[in-house]
Amino acid sequence: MVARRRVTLDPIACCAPVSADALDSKQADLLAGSFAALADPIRLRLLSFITSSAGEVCACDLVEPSGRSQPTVSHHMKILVEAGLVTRDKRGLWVWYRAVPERLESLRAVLG
Amino acid sequence: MVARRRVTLDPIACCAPVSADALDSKQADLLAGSFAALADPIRLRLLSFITSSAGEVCACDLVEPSGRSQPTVSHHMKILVEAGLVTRDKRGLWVWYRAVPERLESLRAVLG
DNA sequence: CCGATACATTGACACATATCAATGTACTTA
DNA sequence: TAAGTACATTGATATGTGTCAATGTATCGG
Repeated sequence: MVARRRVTLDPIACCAPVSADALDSKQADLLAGSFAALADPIRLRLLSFITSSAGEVCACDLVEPSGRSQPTVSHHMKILVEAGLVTRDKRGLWVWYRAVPERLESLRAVLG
Repeated sequence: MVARRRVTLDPIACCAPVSADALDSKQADLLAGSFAALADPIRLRLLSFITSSAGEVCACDLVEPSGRSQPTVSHHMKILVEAGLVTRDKRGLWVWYRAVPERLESLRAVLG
């Protein structure tokens, strides 16, 4: 028997725009977590490296331009992945990241 | 002689979308600061109280629904004001807040 | 297997932030 | 001008976060 996915709250697509009805606590927690992923300059730059390349980016190409150590970059990428803003794909020794435009679009929608 | 405003970097309208060219460090710092203002659930709720009311909201009407103390709400509102997301207007004993839709729109633009 | 490579995790530290009680400040009114 | 009200600031504390050196883990080539 195949394990059945639990219904989980989408951390981004949970909420109407803030300009509509006031958020409840649970929605606010989820959204704050998503915005927190964008609240660090290194993560914003890592994300922009990926989104501006219109394809995949290798983790090995993120360390040097970010100016941070390899473990630090790995830490930040994990946060971006867990926020659903990028996907991670390990092939052989390398890890490839892709942006998730729908997530960015969802966050935009919340702001409008 | 009237004091002349220094030209300051707009913390939000500084940047092209992250999907275009990669951000430089300075742009990333400014943007991260703006998103950090949205990275707290209490602030998101305070902001949504204001944006969903389509007009002014008195500070006195923010404390109870937020579930936080008056100094804590004052602290968070200061952060929202400094991020440019709301304006503050003191009239008599009361302080009135308004949303700044153009700022939210600017942040949206960065995400797309 | 063995060494090398790419990335993740751990542990430790410095620093930032959320919170509230106590207190300060500005304004109104009697 | 004295007392009351609305909000801000201070000071203290607990928790969260960014950072890197050291180490762990998975994969590939020989």
